[in-house]
Amino acid sequence: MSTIDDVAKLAGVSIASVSRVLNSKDNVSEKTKEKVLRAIEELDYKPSGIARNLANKKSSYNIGLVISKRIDKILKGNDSFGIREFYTTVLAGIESLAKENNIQIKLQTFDNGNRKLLEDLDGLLIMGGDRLPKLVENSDLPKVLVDNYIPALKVDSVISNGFDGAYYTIKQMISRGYKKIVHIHGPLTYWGFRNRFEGYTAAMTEFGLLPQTFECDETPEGILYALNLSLSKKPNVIFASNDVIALIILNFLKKKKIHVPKDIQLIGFDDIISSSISEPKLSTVKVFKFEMGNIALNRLIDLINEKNPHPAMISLFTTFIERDSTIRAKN
Amino acid sequence: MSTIDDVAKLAGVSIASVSRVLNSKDNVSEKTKEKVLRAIEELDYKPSGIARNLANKKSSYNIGLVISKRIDKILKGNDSFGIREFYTTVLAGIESLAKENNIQIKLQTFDNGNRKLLEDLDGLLIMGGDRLPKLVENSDLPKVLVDNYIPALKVDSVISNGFDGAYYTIKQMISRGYKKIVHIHGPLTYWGFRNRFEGYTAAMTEFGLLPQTFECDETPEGILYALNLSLSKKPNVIFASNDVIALIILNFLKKKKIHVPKDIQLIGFDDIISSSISEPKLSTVKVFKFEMGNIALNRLIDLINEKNPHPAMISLFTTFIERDSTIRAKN
DNA sequence: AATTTTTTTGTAAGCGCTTACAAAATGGAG
DNA sequence: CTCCATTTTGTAAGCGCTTACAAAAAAATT
Repeated sequence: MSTIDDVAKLAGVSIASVSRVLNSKDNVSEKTKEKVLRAIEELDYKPSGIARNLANKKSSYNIGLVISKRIDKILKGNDSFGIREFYTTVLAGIESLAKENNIQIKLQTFDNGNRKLLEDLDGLLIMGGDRLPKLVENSDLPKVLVDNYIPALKVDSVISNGFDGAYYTIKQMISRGYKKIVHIHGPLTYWGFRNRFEGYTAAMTEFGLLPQTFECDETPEGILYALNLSLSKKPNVIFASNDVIALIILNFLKKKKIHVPKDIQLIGFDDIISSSISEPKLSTVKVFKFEMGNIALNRLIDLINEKNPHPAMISLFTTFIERDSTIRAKN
Repeated sequence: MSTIDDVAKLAGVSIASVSRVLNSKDNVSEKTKEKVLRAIEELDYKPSGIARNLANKKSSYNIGLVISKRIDKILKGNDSFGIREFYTTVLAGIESLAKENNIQIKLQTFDNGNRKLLEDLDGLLIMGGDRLPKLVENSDLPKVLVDNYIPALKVDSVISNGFDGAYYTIKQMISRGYKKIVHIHGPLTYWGFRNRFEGYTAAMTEFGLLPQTFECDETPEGILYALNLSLSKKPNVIFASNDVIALIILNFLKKKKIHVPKDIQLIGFDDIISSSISEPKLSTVKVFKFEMGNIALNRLIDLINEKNPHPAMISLFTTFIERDSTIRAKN
């Protein structure tokens, strides 16, 4: 890799001049400008973003965190404990890295039609929402979707590997001899749910078992409705799309005097804190939320610096955390 | 924002000492270590990642490229033109980044049971093969699988998004009105094939069409056998696992006087060079091989530096490249 | 207590870039 | 051709960190 010094030497000028043409300052003569450009060309020189940033200390990145109205409300409000916790942890991951790199983060909600807001940003981190507001979608700023993936758009995203997480967990349960496993899931328009759904389905199908899935919105009523339907299948195991849903199910099950895990085992997804303090404690598939935020910002910085700019989806491994809502295999 | 100097001043030591405890070197006395930690705590100091990167730039790594016997033979030999090209392009991506960062790459083949070979390496890049040799699997060096994914192992990997690539391509063909689309694929034990297979299946199923899939090994005979079977379905479109298979199919089709694309359309995957010089030129889904190598090495460097160490799968977007083996939609 | 060995510490030189500031070159005006 | 204003250039000092290397302190040996 050639540096600014190499360019300067080859062009026969000082590094200051090279820097000037690099930053298109006006106080450079045509002659040196050309010499420098030729040298840059010849060496195929790319300035180091890292060094540039260090030197530019005063103004580092300015990145926008785009949040859907719904999540914004949740973050500010006091209910939806679980979802709120999920997102705050992701945010913590983002902020921790942001601090290290002296990055400013500006919050804005989805419905904000004001294009001025995008003006002096270097990149966008996008959380929540099934789709992007046109304004954001059309902006040519580097963007990264966090905990979301929209296949039709070729936008970078960071998600958790819901497929494998669900697949291996279900497989585990099947290998323990439980075959009547049902799945209660949120709307499949949201990639996260769909992904887990598919993992569940794949595992069941692989063992010749019929997938039994029940969709619900994320309200208690909706969940109760789906739960009642699913109960008619006399399941051994209920696998829920996420911990929030699982925890609500747990409550209903208690009310119905159905014992967890003796009568029915229950598995969530996400590993929010509440799932480790419920009674019984919820077995779940852990999503690495902090790491997710962290890696999302990291990827965005790469994109801003045009490092590995080819769009990619980054999918983080999950881990099954067995607590007390399932019956541990003896051995 | 506090810097290392602030910490040093507050702790009453030199910045070198601060740096040492930051990087947990062993040659720091307990006393200064504590002073420094206290100062860090008090200032809520986070080291600047940018500065760190800059300073760390000079370090050079020693990374091993682990290759299966099969690929090794292909790379050295003169046949298997397509596969060879695929891997050499990936290699080019790896090498290009390696050069930039002053990284040594040592080649070794899979069957090599000599653990000495792993000795002074900092990390492993692994290409080809359905599974890892035990020696490699058990090594606790950071590893990245290139163009491969082994779900059961939580090992980082970089792959192309075969699912979406296949899915959107097939969807496109369906939307043009072709419904008899068959898939001729290589062994599904290899994740790359399986992934594309699933994308194909998902698209077909979504439109209520019956997936028609035919497995083959990658030999001309095996391919011919699968092709003949598939032909009995009178397909409009044949979608092959990769360009190599597609190109062989193209040849057989020519021999059979079946005209491509008039009688049957043909789609490959990978976009190897040969597919752009065949007659007719092959429509295909482009895999970004160079970028794949590039990003794989990049990820490995991150892992070595314990940056974003949580294991992840990175999946690169693909692009449908329409040439002459399909009939372009008019408009 | 003097000497050697080992451990701990600090100094200073980068990493690749930007940018004051001063020096040199250029160009008009007299 | 001189003198001064203007433009262009180069020098050098950082940005915040790591790390050889040397110096100082502590521990072990005589």
